[in-house]
Amino acid sequence: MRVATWNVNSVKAHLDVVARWLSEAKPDVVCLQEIKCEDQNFPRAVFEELNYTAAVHGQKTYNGVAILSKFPLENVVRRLPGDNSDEQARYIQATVIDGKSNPTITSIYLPNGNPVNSDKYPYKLAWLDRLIAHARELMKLEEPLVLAGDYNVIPAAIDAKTPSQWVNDALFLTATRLRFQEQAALGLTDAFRALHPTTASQYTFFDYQAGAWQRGNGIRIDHMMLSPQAADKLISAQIAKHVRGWEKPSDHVPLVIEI
DNA sequence: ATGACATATGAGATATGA
Repeated sequence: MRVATWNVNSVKAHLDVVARWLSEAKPDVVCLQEIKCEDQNFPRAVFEELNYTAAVHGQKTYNGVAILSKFPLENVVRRLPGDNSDEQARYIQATVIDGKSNPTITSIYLPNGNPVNSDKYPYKLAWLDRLIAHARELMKLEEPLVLAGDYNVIPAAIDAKTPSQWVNDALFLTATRLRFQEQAALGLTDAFRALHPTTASQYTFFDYQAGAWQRGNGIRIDHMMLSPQAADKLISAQIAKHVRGWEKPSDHVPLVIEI
């Protein structure tokens, strides 16, 4: 099974690019973030035409996540447990019924957290704590689990072209990275880094500004975290970098694993 | 340095992003 995660920065604004990549790469499951539309406006018909069913947790203007799948989706969970007052649509989880391992797959859109001296940073840290708590529960099932999404976390200096640019940023602050490490310490494997332990210059985000793409000035912030039962099946992990060079792209590119 | 760029809303300017 090939599973992708992609922050599309508005599914409607970038629908052509999204459909083009689906037609080219033909992933079985795609976790989308920042769809920026309500459920009823999700372009479901376009994806059905490409043989995908969709589970959607949308929101107007901001955030919004979805899972596209060529296999049936069951046990859909919307919202990350742990704070009923959190109205932001940043989490959806489903069981993918492929008739074999039936993995649980999530689409996560972790808060950015900037500026760090605002209430946005504590919200990010609290959200990470909730994610860790939920991941701890899911790990107890001892089943194939793929925690995929836009984590808005640069795990280490190797994951940025110019780390010095990020030292005081919510994506790279020590408290952020410590929580990412805490999540990994539950026994989760960073799929891309596990298969490419020393690879730099492979990034999933390139800012629209200052010619970041042309300069190769990117960061690796989209991740697939695998339970042992999923990591055992891991065959490949690739960043579809070329998509960033297409006309009217998202600022993120897809990350694809085969399990 | 709050800017560059881009998106959504809504019809101008503002909030958000990373």
